[in-house]
Amino acid sequence: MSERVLVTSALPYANGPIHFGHIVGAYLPADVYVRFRRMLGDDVHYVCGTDEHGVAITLKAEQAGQSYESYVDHWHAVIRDSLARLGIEFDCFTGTAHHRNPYHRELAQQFFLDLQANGYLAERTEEQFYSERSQRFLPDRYVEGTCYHCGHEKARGDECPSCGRFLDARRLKDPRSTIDGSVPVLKATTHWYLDLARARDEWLRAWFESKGADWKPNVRNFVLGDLDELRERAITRDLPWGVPVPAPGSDGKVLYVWFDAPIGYLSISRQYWEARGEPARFEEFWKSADTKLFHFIGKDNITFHAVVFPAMLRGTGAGWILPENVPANEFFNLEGRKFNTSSGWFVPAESVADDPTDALRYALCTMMPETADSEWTWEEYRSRVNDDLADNLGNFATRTLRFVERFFDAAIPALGELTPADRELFDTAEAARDELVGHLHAFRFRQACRALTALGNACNRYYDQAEPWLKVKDDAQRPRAAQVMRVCAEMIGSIAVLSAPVMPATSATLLRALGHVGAPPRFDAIGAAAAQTGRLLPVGAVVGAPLTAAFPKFTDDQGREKSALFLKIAEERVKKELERLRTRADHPVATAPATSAAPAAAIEPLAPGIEFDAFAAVDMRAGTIVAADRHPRADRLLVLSVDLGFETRTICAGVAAAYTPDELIGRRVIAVANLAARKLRGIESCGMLLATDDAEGKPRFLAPDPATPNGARVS
RNA sequence: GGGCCCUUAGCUCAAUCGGUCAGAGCAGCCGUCUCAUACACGGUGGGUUGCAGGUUCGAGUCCUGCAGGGCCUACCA
Repeated sequence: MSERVLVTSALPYANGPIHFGHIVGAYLPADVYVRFRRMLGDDVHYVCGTDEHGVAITLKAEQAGQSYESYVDHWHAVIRDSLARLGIEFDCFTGTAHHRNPYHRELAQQFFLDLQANGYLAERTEEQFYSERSQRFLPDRYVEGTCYHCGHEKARGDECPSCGRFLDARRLKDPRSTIDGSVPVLKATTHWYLDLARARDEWLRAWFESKGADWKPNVRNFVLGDLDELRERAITRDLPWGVPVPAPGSDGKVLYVWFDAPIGYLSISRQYWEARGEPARFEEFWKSADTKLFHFIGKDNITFHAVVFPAMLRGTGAGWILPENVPANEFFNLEGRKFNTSSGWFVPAESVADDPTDALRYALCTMMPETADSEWTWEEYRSRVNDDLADNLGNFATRTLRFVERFFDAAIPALGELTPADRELFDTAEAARDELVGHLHAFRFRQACRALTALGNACNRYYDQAEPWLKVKDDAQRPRAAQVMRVCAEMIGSIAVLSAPVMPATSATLLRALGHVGAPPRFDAIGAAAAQTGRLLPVGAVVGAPLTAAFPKFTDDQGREKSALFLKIAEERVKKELERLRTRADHPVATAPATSAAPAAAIEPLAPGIEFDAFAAVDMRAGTIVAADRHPRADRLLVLSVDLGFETRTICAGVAAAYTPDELIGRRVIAVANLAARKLRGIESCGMLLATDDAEGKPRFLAPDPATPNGARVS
């Protein structure tokens, strides 16, 4: 009873590189699951691609002076290569941009029209800021002006950073575009909104409460909380890049990126089946009620895939299926901190360039953030590779095959009568198989790995207890040694089968070592009955197998050439990687990953140019902090007394995350001394201290040269 | 300040509805073996489950307070 299974991994945004956090959250588990279901004989279709629209991409491409197409092409290629490096194999990996996927535009527009026809869209015309200079409408957060509540001069269009109130951008005084610095004008524009509350009340809540009942608890709880706070969401924007809105008079409008992105799952799939000349398969997967659809995502995407996208799919009335499960993962950290590519806190490709893909895949699976946040540590990586792969599984294969080479002319002996011990080991293998299958069905990848290594333990125990190295030297007992080797060879086959989803290359290497030919064996090749009917290896002797010749070579301490399934990671390697990581984090800009065609992701865009007069108007002075206290009503603020030579004044600074009050006493700082005073949660701040953010995003003060007296002006 | 979550052996993590759940792996210690990358196998110490109370016949598992950590949010001129 094979099933039709449809799997998607979150579409990575074509605006920067991806790192282990993304891989372990949405791509590796999906890839493992897909390989697993294929081994079960299911009809599996696995879809992914890059998400290539949206404001962020538009702005970045413009800053880089590139066309939108070539900008997303660059990141599409970078991301595709990163995924390929980890052995992630999709049926199709294209994207949502029109030049890459001609089906996307039409399908996204059809979604819009269907939802509109079914009454899920509301249309409203409102005035919004427009930049004549850039010929574009400005999203609220790219407009800045004076707050109409508190008079703050640099309020953002969506909310005021000073008084904290949400703003109506149109009422800002002295508005400016933060993109091009021009003065925007108000212009009427029409937008469409998706009525999520209606979908929720009509059917979505009921659907989720039944369907989501056995989803991972972290996913279910999150969604249940979110269902109560659904608001309608705008699904269109004024932007030059994206899917054009299919409505009269909507020139210059596109579908909001969040709306068109998930439709990419469908359009990419359609593109694939069209190209293969089997267009009917597209709807077979996406519209058959018995297809099981799984969205693999990170936890930041839960609401979207469990609520919004289902609402869109069913809202069309077009018969699209809804997800069977959304096995979202939590977040993945690196050595105790969040991954942050731009500040150097990541695992660079060159650090793992020489490591086998399977070692990385296995280690990442054992660390997967299935129910809670988890982390990559180099020490843990070393332990997983050395303890589990090299010493347990790898060494079991090596000791068996080397033994066969030395004492049986490299011919795996024929299978004879099974002793109770033999039979018990076969049963253990079958039990391991059942466990692994159960775990993978339930998305428990860590436990699936555990089932595999547990079988390795059992195999090593069997080997030790059978003592073939003694029996092989005694003619009377030599047949028993032969049988033990045969059983161990069968176990290597079992390990190969169970490894296949997580470690496909290793699985193939092991099978080649055994001389296995033909299609890769499936789960039913495990167990005594399968062995006795020759499911995995011919019942008679197996001659001429490559044995350890198929394994990677290395040179041991004595300079002898040897082979092993997995090479070990030295302790020095861990130290070196930790050092490199810290060095990178201390000098993030200099060593940020080379992105040739595009600017480094996290460097803030340069502000619009100014004349000298504008700079000269800012009066900055050297000073010394003479007193420091926490702000009574703001966690992030410190209240500082700064000696500026001519006077000592009170300045509030948002540096509580980086400094304690005590350590700041006596610290030299540079202050903007002629800035208008402002009350910050009750305390007047007279000026501003200069700071830049460190690698962790914490503010760090700039200091004048020690020779500079307090009060000296910056020029 | 408001909201949400977390804190289990040195380390990384398990324990469905409160009832042999106080566990596993690694590290440590002792021992055995030599086929194998000194690999493996056997044995073993180790936790008043952050702290203090409470509910219950019975609580890592529920409630309250405290300490520490994280996320969202306000305060970063």
